[in-house]
Amino acid sequence: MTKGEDAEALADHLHSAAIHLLRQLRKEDDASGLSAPRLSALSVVVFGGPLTLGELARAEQVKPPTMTRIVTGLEREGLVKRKGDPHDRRLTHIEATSKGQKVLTAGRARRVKKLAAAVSRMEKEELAELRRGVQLLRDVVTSMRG
Amino acid sequence: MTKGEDAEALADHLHSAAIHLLRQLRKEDDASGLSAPRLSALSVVVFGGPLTLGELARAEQVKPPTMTRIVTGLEREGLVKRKGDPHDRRLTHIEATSKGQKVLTAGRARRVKKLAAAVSRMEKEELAELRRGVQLLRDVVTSMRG
DNA sequence: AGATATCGTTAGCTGTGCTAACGATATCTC
DNA sequence: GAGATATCGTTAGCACAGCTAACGATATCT
Repeated sequence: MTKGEDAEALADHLHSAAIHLLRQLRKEDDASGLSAPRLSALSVVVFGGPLTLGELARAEQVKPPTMTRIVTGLEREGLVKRKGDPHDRRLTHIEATSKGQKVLTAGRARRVKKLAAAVSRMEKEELAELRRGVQLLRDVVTSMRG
Repeated sequence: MTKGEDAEALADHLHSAAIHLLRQLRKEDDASGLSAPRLSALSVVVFGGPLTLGELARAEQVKPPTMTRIVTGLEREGLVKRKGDPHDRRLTHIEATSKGQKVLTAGRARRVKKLAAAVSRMEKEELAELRRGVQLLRDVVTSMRG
């Protein structure tokens, strides 16, 4: 196998694995009534503290109009709150409600449970390798953004 | 960090990485005018030979009505053809056109190019680790489906 | 003060995913 | 064989995500 074919196969496998992984995880996430983009945005808000809508859009690699609707959906569910900025009234700060934190935690628990079931069959060393691979994957994705 | 928190973090990172990876790759795939689901379905048809709409829907983990529209889109672009079955006229067989094969190949090349750029900055050993991680990821996803 | 830039929203488009319901065809049962 | 039942793909109708273009409100620069 040449180096080129190797990279091609890696790209293909990565693409396919990502698609199918998300489809599987979405089934669990559905139990919380939240779509993947909403869950992802909520996660950023919960762990990344309050931030403006534009910052959130950039963090999620999405255009502002898309984020407006995601936030509107989250707000309607009572998971997030919009707050005006006293110093710059064009800005809208988004922060998580306590319900939002609870829902996110519950969703994580569900996902972890499913993933844990799949992972429990792995050898300890394989698990470490997977963890390492995920870390590298994150680096790759980050470098693609730059 | 406890073992539980560790698994939780891994699940979260995987989830997030998969979402962001797909968003990045979709930008390249857009150049071919094909969305991720269409590209994925086309890939199955090209490499998996002719198959019925229902089989394709199952392979892509999607309900038949969804696949009907994906195939309709692909057919309108001339990438795929519907063929009736002489023995069972309820069935519709889907097969790739030569244009479909070309477009898929071109899309792969684009994706690989982008991924290769991100990966070329990695050490040779890191690349091997990533490859190993992707293999494990595929195993995990497969075991989740079962 | 007036021009310019920035932020978030609205409007309108395409596409993906679902369920429910339907027509056409096969198959099973009597 | 005829009628009930099952299967396959499609259509209709809903919710959501993604985009661009255009706008109003507010800040900032000249």
